[in-house]
Amino acid sequence: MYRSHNCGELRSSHIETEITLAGWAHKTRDKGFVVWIDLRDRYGITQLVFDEERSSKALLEKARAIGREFVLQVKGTVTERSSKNPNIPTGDIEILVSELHILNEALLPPFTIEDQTDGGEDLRMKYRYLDIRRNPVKDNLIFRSMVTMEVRKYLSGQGFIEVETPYLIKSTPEGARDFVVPSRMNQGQFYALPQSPQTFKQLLMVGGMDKYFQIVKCFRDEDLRADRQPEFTQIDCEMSFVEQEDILNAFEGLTKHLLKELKGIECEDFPRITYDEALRRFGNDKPDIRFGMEFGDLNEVAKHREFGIFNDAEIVVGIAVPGGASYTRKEIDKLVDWVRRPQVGAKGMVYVKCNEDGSYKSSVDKFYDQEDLEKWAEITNANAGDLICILSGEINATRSQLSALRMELAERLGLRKAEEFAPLWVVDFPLLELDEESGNYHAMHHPFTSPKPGQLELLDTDPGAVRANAYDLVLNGNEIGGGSIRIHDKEVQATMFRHLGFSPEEANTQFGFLMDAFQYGAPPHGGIAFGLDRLVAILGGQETIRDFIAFPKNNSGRDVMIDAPATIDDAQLEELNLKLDIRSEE
RNA sequence: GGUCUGGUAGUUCAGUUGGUUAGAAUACCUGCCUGUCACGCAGGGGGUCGCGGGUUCGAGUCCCGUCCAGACCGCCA
Repeated sequence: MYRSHNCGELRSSHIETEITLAGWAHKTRDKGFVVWIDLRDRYGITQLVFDEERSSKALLEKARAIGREFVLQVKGTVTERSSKNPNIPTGDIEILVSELHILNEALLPPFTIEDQTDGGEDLRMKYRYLDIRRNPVKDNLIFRSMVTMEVRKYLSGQGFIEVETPYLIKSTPEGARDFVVPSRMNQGQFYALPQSPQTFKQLLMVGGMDKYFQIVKCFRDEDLRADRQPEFTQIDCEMSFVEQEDILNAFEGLTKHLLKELKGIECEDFPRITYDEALRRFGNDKPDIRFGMEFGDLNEVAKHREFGIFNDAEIVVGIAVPGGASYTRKEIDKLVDWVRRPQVGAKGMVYVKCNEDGSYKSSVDKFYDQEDLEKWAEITNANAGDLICILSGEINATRSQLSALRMELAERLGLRKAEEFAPLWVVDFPLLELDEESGNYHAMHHPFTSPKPGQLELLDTDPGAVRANAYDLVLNGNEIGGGSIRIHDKEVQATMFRHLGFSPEEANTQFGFLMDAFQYGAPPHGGIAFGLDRLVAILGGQETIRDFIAFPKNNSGRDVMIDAPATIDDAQLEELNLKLDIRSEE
């Protein structure tokens, strides 16, 4: 038996008990006459004590030689500390050690194993197994486990069955790039790793499973972000004989359950707004509604003067920044520079200071009088002391620029509070989206999404206007879930593929199995998928998912710990009958 | 594919206008210390300034290229 207790559980009630502990030497404090070692494991820290009076000379010397992160086993007696530490749960006691065994020595770690480590991102990833010993990462992984446990508990309680679907499937051109895996037994052919188990869960509905879920890895070969990894985990769900309303209710239930069990927060029913409304009010289809600063449409009240920039714009829209009237000219210039950065892309910004005395001072005083500016303040809900920031131009670009500014300012003003949660549903997404480059429409959600009833005909006349039975669950400005009511009719599905530019042959080659299945009695069905990594990170009060994943990839999609991806040897290539043709750039 | 920021001791960083032997903190090592818990005190070791080239009497510092890392845009049905 390696241990009788863990390093986080001993209290003063254990005093005089003989115990055995095992763990890592977190830190040694050598005071000469006495040596303390903090022994650490997943559960906490317990102080070991060796001193001249009570310990043998040999034992004291052995304790002195213990280095950071040595793995130790100790036998000893729980004793009361003469000076207690109220900061840790085990702070009333210490272990007077009688036997000290070094189970394994350790090299000096390249960064300190502390909550506030001195290690940079790169090093932490290279030695991720050491990073995981630190509380912040360890606690995140434990939190993630609690989330998945609650998900399983709740969905199982609602009658959902967890079914595994294959990872080696077929590549399809729609959507993200696939990761591909060459087949040895079928030379020249490739599997693809699933971007999501979409078609399989639909086939499970055809198979009569009725309510399915799976906590499942998905793979997309696209560039990474703080909230995006090439392999990520979805809570994937599908239900039969349901309408959109049923899905929203079912998964609002799940989300409320998670907020209650994990954060102790009881939520009101989630607001539901349409995609169009989200864009109008927030310039964004995943609005953060923890704070105001809603868009004010100034088209009606800003185009009657000689200010050409506004007059020529498709849209003139502003937001009120609380307390912004006190910004100096320099600070405002910096804001203007910020929106003009290529990443945001605005041409410029008009501003109005709402002075405490009720007057207005703007960057366009030459063109507009106080009465005009007062109207703008009214529309943007600006109060005395606020700053109105106004952008104008092409409608989509301008909205997205102002949305970026809104999020940035809210962040700077501390309005995006980590422990506040504001979920909402965004519904009535467009079915199709115009690809500006190719001029073709592609599915905004995916090609299996059903159009709103009666809108199928619109596909021929005005494809961009067709709305879908599609919905997103948004939490604090992040899309954490998205889904739709699916097409379950072969003809409708074939029509969709046709509108997405598939020839009947292509549609058949790629998705024939699905359309075949629809002919054998496919029930009406729909579902949703949550991004587990994002959900866990947001519930944990963070927006970067990396520290909620045990072994994440870096910005370039590399695992710097195992150094993957890597080349494979010639014998492997030969077995696969593959030849590399890495062209040098000319 | 693009924009921005960074790369100097084990680690996190500073390094002025291009100018003496490149510093601090922390970690590490040695010694001291009668209750530490961010222990304290004294001393010590530790550098391919990412890499390559250029400008210059002289480059950590300026220029060009390149690699790596991070954030973002494109991309992510």
